[in-house]
Order: sequence, then C-alpha cells, then structure tokens
Amino acid sequence: MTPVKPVKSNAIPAFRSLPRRKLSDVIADEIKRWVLVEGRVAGDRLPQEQALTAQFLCSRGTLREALKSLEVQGLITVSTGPNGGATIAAVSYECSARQLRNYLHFQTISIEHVYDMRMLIEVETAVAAVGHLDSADFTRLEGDIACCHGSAWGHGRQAAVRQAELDFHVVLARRCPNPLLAFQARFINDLLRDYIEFDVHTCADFDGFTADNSAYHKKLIDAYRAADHALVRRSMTEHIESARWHTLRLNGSMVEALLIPPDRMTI
Amino acid sequence: MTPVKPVKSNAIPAFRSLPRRKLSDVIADEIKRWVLVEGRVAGDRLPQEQALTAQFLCSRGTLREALKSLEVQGLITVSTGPNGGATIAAVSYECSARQLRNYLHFQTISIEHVYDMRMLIEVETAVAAVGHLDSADFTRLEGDIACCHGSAWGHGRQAAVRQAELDFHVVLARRCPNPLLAFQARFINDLLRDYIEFDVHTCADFDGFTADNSAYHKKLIDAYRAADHALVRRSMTEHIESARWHTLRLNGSMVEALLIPPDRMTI
DNA sequence: AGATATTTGTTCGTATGTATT
DNA sequence: TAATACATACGAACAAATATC
Repeated sequence: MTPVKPVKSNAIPAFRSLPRRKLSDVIADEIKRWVLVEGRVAGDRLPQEQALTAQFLCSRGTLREALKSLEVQGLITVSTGPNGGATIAAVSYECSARQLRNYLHFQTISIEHVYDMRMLIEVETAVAAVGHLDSADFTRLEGDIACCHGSAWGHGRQAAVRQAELDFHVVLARRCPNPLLAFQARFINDLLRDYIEFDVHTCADFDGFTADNSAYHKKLIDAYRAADHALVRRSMTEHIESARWHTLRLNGSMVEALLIPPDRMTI
Repeated sequence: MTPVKPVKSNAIPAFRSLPRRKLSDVIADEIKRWVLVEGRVAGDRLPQEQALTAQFLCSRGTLREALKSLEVQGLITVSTGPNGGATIAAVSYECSARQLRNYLHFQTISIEHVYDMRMLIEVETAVAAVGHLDSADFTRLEGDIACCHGSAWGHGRQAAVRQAELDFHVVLARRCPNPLLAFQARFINDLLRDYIEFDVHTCADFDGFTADNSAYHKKLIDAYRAADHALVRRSMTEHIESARWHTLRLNGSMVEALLIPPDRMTI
C-alpha cells in the first residue's frame, strides 16, 4: 500500500492563491484588514502569536515575519511576558522620517535643494502656527534662545547651540495645524540638524550665524505674541534666507549616507 | 566539578550587548553598515542566507526577520532559485509614500490641508520643471489632455479621466530637479487620485471640473514650450485654486483609511 | 523580594517550492 | 527532462523577559 500523503503541506490555501506573493506578506495585509474591519485603534492589542497562527493558518515563523513587517512600518509594537504581544500603535513621525531619509539616500541632494524646500515649507508652517502657541511654548522658545547666548566654548557647545536653534523651529512645526506641513517642517529641520556637515577648516565664524539666528528668533517671538501674520511671514523669510547665506558661507554640505542614524555631533 | 556551560547559547555576543534590542534588529543594522562600508550600491547582491548566518552568527529564522525588515524598508529585494538571494535596491518612491500614508492615517487631515499643501508644492515644482521637459514629455502631457476629451460615459470613464488629469502633474513632478519637491508633489497628487471620494448624490457636474482642468493644462503646455517661468507660475496657481474650488463644490472628502491600498476606482 | 507562569525571542532540523542549468 | 541551488515554510524545543502572586 502506498503511504498516505503527509497531512502537513506547504500548499498555499486556495483563498490566497492568486498573486504569487510571500505568505508572510499576505498575512501582514490580512492582519491590517482585520484590524480595520474589527475597528481596532491605536492602543488596542492584537491576539497572541498562538491565536494568530490559528486564525491565519500559518506557522509561527511565518507569522513572526508578518509581525516584523508591521513592526518595521511602525504599526505595532511587541512586548514579551504575560499579557505581552503586539499592540497597535499610531505610526510615529520618527518611523516615517526614517523611511523618507532612506529614499533620499539614493537621490542626489544639495544644500540648495534643502534650503529651497525649507523656505517654502517653513514660512508657511510658521504662519499657520500663529495663534496656536500657549505660554509653555513661549517659555520653550525663549529657552532655546537662551541656550545660544555667549560665544562658542568648543565643538560640544557648538553642537548644543545648533540643537537648540533647530528645536526652536520644531516647536513651531508641532503647533502647525496642518499635518502635511508639520511633518515636512520637522523633517527638513531634522535633516539640517543631523545631515549637514561643515568644513572643519573654515570653522572660524559660527558666532555670526548664531547671533543672526538669535536676533531673528527674538523678532519671531514678538511677532507671535502680537499674532501678526505678516510680520511672522516676513521675519521667517528673512531668517531662512540668512541661514542659507551663512550655511553656504561656512561650506556646509549634505552628508553622503542618510541610511545610518546620525552621529548628531558631527560639527 | 560544575558542569560546563553549553556551547550553544542564546547569550548575546559582547560586541552587540549594550542596548537590549532584538537580535534581528541588530543584524539588520549590521547588514546596513556592512553594505555601506563595503561600498555596495543598488543592484549589487548580498551574500546568501547561509553565508550571512555564518557572518553574523545567528540562525536562519533570525536572519530572515532581519532581511524582512530591510525588505519592508525597500532596501533589498529577495528572489528564489539559483543565483537567488537578496539584491540591494534603491528605495522606491512607492515604498516611502506608503509609509507616509501610514503616518497620515493616524492624523486628522482635511481637503483644505491637502490643497494648502498642494498649492505650495505644486506651483514651485512646476516652475522648477521649466526647461527640463523633452519632446516625449510633451507628447505624454498632450496625451493626458486628449484622454479627458468628451463628456463622461459613466463611472469607469470618470475615473480614467481623473487618472489622466493627475498623471499630467506626475510628469511635471518627475522633471523637477529637486528630489524633495518632486517627492512631495508626486505624493500629493497620488493622495488626490486615490484617497479623495466624492459624494455620489452630487455627482452631477464633473464636466465643468474636467473642462477647466484641460484648459489650464493647455495653458501650461504653452507656457512650458515658451519656457516662461512667470506664466507657468501664474497658470499653475490659478489651476490649483480652480481645482480646490471644484473639489469643495463637489463635496470631496478624504477617505478614512489610508492604510489599505486604494481601490483606485472609488468615484 | 522572590518564585512562578506566560509570552515573545531564538535556534535547529527538515521538507517544499521555484528558478536556473 | 533532470539535477542543482536557493529561498520559503513548517514544527518542536529552549532561552529570555516580564507581569503577577
């Protein structure tokens, strides 16, 4: 008698046959759909691995690849232990910004490109934020200016100043009510902070840059306090143009590899 | 005498000890670094799974989760068969756009948000593309206009028209020399094509919308042929403002779920 | 604070599908 | 067609982390 065929089979079930995709990718999509039709939202939990393998009829390894896919996309976080498992997450800015940097890594991109984009986005973001700043925001903005006082005491200090300068803009971006604008504004500023390097030889005069920035930041705070849209627009435009000029003067250039997390202290 | 510790151990090697990250994530990063320091570029192949497990001292399951991570980020593609394995890829627009949609899924975003962004980006993109269109581009632009001739013959036709109208803009975006602008322009147009739905009850007059679009597209082609920056700027500004007006008039609204690939024919 | 139970993280062995030759 | 080389998928076991008692 011929031996029976093993019950265990790698044959792909009929209902997911048509496109010759990887099973793990199919499962990842099915989990996404399941979450949506089930009405689950960020903070809700997914069933545990064992239950999911039973639900989607696949092995644990395949399921884990599907979960890894969702995790990389920032859609879930996974924890161990009792009551552990996957939790649905709101996709973070950081996760999406990383992916956009991955994309730009394979494009050729110059300081001028970044500053053209910055001029466009940042001015509009700044204007849109008028009337959306609370007192805590103002204190933080003023704190960022205070960080930049005095002349540079070395490279570590120089990097801290730059961090504070760009943090000023991130505060404004967070208060922009248009999520598309806000994302782009944060992204551009992060790009400036982490992926521009200056020629060490011409490292002479950063103080002029810093002084100009502080002056413009002060003008901006006054404009926000007065809720003067036109003045915010004008000040920010001049500010970005000034920053572009200083950056070019100091031989700033884009770093080559955007794939790797920034050193953050490259100055 | 105490028994010797088993050779096989899940203990994480010292060189990757500090942050308590998952091994698969660490391996994914190490592969990224390896690619960079080795000077590999898009199109080059990674070693096979077996070689990679030997190089990074982990099991196939763990390595496959790491590769899955890189695959989801669009950094590699994987194929089976002889000479199969992972190939380094330039991160695609589609992959990064998907991630940005994932992000926006958890934000509240309105037609006005999209059109404010579109006005900002598209005008500048259009101006930047002046002088970068070849004859093939012009033929394609004129083809897109031709697609929109005649009145609507039903919903399928309506969707095809909309597809062609937005394809016009994608052609321009692809010719914009600033990758940051170009990405954003394509993204906004894809968003408009795939994630705006119109109220079926007021489905009456799309023809006016279509006619206006065609008229503006023709004006734009003339402006591009004349390489007239100012005219391109003016025409595109009016075009977007007109499109915004029509969209609001027809009760357009953002679809709720950006997580799922578009039906593309929702109109 | 410590023991325990639960759940994910990792490994290994094996079998199957698929593309190249 | 057959052989080969590779990714894909399954299953069982053990290790590590963590919440609860």
